[in-house]
Amino acid sequence: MHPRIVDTLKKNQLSITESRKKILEMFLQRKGALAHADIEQQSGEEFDRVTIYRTLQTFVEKGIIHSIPSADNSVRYALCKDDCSEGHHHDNHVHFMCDHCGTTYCLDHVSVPPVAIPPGFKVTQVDVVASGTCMKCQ
Amino acid sequence: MHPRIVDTLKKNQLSITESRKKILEMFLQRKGALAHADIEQQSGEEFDRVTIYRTLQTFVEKGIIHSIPSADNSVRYALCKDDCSEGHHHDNHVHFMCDHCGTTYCLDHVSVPPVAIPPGFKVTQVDVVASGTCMKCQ
DNA sequence: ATTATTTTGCAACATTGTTGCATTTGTGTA
DNA sequence: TACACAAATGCAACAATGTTGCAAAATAAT
Ligand SMILES: [Mn+2]
Ligand SMILES: [Mn+2]
Ligand SMILES: [Zn+2]
Ligand SMILES: [Zn+2]
Repeated sequence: MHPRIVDTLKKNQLSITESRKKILEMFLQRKGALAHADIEQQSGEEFDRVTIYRTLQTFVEKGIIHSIPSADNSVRYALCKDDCSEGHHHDNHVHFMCDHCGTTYCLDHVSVPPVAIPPGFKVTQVDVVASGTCMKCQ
Repeated sequence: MHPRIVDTLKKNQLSITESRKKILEMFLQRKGALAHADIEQQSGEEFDRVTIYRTLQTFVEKGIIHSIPSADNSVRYALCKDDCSEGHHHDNHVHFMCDHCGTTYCLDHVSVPPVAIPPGFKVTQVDVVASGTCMKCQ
């Protein structure tokens, strides 16, 4: 088991449970992002669907993972790398979603460019999602 | 009825049906974007849910509307303003989604900034979705 | 070890999306 | 205008996804 797992859960004042450990481990092992369905399949019916929903929700609230918008009604989640905390995410990086294999990448080193939103809007977050073909699918 | 409706449908080689006229009219009248649920409610059970799904799909394919990604599993759609056509969208503008009232705006005059995606990825589209509070909800 | 708290699984339900097919509607032509 | 053909719609049945309340189980605190 990845050493960061228990630390992360403790740091966020979450009790150490089997489902949280296992799901967090999936995120730590996996390079790309995970959708709810991915977790359900990979865990092989080990946990109830409801538990997965609640775990993902908890992780997002605590700033352990962040959600990535999509145009196909299937939100994905990925580990927060920055110093995100309860209610405050700072994942200002660009995401890439492969149209072919579906893999979603966090481009941690590509930060979201400044966007000139007209006055009147109070912007709290800007999501940038690029799509196309990834290196594995060329 | 909005004059552009029949023109648009003919131009795209679509037969002129009640549902297509009505749904296209909703997009022409409405400033913001529409989700499937919005259309279903506003049309008041006039059309079957399946018809709405199929109409939206057809409109996207023809380049009449474009979809806007979201982080809450509810894709929205808005009229294409540019010269989009069958299979080729060119809606390179930024979108804004209000966390309070849910309204999604097409910021037609704010174009998507260049993003430096690492080599290896072949980018075909970049979506930028800002969120926060709109002018009506301050 | 015992108690208190939190999390889980289950069931039941609601919402959302998909598919096949008969019926209806719209289009082109005589 | 009437007809034939093609296309779109509505319906039904189903699959997938998401939500809620609550008893049982697991975890944390004492
Ligand atoms: Mn990310
Ligand atoms: Mn738009
Ligand atoms: Zn790929
Ligand atoms: Zn608003």
